[in-house]
Amino acid sequence: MSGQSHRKFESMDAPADAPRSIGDLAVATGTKAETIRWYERVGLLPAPARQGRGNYRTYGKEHLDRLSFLRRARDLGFNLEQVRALLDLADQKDQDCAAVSVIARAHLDAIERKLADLTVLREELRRVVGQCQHGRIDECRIIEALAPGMKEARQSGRRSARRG
Amino acid sequence: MSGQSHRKFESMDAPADAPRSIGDLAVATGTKAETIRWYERVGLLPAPARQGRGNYRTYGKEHLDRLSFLRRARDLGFNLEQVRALLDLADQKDQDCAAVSVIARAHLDAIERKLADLTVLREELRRVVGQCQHGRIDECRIIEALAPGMKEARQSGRRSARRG
DNA sequence: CTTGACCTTGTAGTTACTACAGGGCGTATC
DNA sequence: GATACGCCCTGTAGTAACTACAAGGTCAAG
Repeated sequence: MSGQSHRKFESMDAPADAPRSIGDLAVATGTKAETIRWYERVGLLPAPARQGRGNYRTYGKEHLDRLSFLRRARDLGFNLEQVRALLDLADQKDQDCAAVSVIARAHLDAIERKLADLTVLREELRRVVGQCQHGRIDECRIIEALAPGMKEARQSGRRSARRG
Repeated sequence: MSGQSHRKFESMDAPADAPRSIGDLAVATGTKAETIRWYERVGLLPAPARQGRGNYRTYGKEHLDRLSFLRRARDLGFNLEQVRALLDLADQKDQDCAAVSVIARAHLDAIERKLADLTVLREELRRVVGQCQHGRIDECRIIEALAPGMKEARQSGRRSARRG
C-alpha cells in the first residue's frame, strides 16, 4: 500500500515524527484523506505546511497526535462539537481539567440514556417478532403491533426515542 | 393548543375519522407539519385532498393510521427505507407476512449489535471518566486516555507513538 | 378592517462525512 | 524523452431525515 511504491515522503517504518503525506496520515490513523481535508476545512486540524510545486500537504507528529485524539474521541461517540471542545481544552495545559470531566460525563450520561432506550426497544421488537405466525399480512401481528390504530383507533402521546 | 382557537377543521375531540388539517394531524401524531409535508414529497404519505381556496391539505383516518404506523416504526428504529418496505407490505394484504418478519428480525439483530457496541463503549468511558483526579489538564487522565502520545508533544518527553 | 394563527410553496441548513470530476505532480521504466 | 501510474490538488454535490426559514395566501374573530 503506502510506503512501498514510489512514495514522496517517509514510509510508516520511518521515525514517527518524520513528515508525512496525507495518504500516510490517512493510513496511520484509519481516516480517509478526504476526511482529513474536511477536518482541516472546518478547523479541527491545523493547516499543515505545503511542500514543493505539487502543493502537497506535509504533516508532522503534532498532526498525527491531534488526529489520533480526534478519531479516538469520535470512536467513543463524542460528536464533533464535543471533540472540538476537548481539543481546545487539551491545548490549555495549565487549566483545571474539570471542564474535560464535565464533557465526558455528559457524554456518558447520554450513552446510558441511549442504552436504556435501546433496551426497551429491543424488548418490544422481540415481542413483535415473537408474535408473527407466518400467516397472511392481514393477520400479521407485526403490522398490528406497529399500527395499533390501523385496526381500531387508539392514540396516546408517547414519543421518546430517536433524536438524541 | 390546536383545536381551541379559530381552527378550520375538526378538533381532536371530534370523531377520529373527521377531516383534519395538517396541524391537527401533526398534534395527533407528534409530528411537525413540515415533516408531514416532507413525507408526502418523498412518497411515504399519499397526497391528501385539498379543500377550499386556501388549497389546504385535508386528511382523513387513513392518513392518520398510515402516519401513526410510520412514526411508530421510526420510534422502533426502522429507517425510512425499511418503513417504506413495511408500508408496501402492509398494503398487499394477501401476501405472506414472512417478508415483514425478515425486516423486523434484521432490525432486531441490528439493535442487538448496537446495544453490544454501546455497552462496550460505556465501560470504556466509565473507566476513562473514573480516572480523572481533577487536576490540571496536562495531567488529566481523560485527555491521556484519548491520546497517549499527545501530552508530550510539546513537552520534550519522547516515546514511541503507538498505533493499532 | 385588522389581527394573528394557520396554511402554502420553495429553498437552504443541519451532521459528519463520502464520492466524484477534472486536473497537476513525482517517480519508475521503456 | 515519453509513458504509465499512483498519488495529490480543489471544488462541488450527494447522503439521512428531517428542520428552519422566507415570503406570501387564507380564515375566523373582534
